[in-house]
Amino acid sequence: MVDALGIVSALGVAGFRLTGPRRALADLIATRSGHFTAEDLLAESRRRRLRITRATVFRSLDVLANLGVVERLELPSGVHAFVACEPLHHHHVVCSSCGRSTGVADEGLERLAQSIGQSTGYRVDSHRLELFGRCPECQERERA
Amino acid sequence: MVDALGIVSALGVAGFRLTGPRRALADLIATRSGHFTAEDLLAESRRRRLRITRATVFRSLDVLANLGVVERLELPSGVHAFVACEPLHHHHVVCSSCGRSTGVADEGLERLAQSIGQSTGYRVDSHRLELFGRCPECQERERA
DNA sequence: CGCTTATTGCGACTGAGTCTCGATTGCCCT
DNA sequence: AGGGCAATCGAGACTCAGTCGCAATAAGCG
Repeated sequence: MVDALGIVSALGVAGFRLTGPRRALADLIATRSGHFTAEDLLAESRRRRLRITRATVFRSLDVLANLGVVERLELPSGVHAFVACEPLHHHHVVCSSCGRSTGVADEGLERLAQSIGQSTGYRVDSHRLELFGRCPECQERERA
Repeated sequence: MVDALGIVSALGVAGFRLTGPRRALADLIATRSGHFTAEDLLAESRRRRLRITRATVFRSLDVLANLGVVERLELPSGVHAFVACEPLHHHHVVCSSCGRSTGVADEGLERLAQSIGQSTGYRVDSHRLELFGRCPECQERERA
């Protein structure tokens, strides 16, 4: 869970203006427990009678993704989604049942990427890892 | 590099009909050295005056992706692309300069995924890893 | 050689994401 | 406190990848 203030201040520190729409979106993002799509935010903002347009949602998510405050990911279905995250983690485990997601400390992936670089001759400079499965709660619920 | 015959026979083995369009697409895919988009195939097929429609390209890529003959991937730019691959490898290193890609033998990623499962409590049942960098040739060329 | 049914072409459609441009509004400076 | 400028926003048209439904075609089987 990430709080709205953290998101807003990340924007501030990076030199972006703290506008109404951005604060509102930070709020919406902070209350999401799992991953969410741009449409989700848009729908929720309409529900709350906030006046935020599609373009603004996309533009803001773009900025936040660049800051590393949210991470862009593609679900197995092909749908694009986002998760709020601490800037340190760079990967996530996503629950394919409830959508909740958890940050993953980099347990040796960096090293793995390097060793793959070695064996293929590529100079690997970025990678993307997405894991999908069932979160503990959903496993429990399914047993019942 | 994968040959057209391999692709066609994979279709045959799986019980799909060996139609004209599918053979033609297998050909187009086999001549690609790097990754390619659906539009790439479509454009090339028009260039060669093959009569293949957009829908057919997408439908075929779908089938081939399910068979594991091609892998669907998302480039850092957000563009969807495909690479032909041996059914054994499940990941690729993609050259961000020339687009060529190389299959990666699973060097401990399976184990890594498991250990991440352990530490987060998730039952991880699928994952996706994409690596981006410069291939040996492009590194060479850039030095010059 | 015909039958059956998977597959194709066609063309309309959908929906995510982008773009342009005039109107706002943070924010800095004094 | 208030003025000015650039960043940002809203509105709405637009693009373009990918999908869909249906009638026509053609694999593959007997």
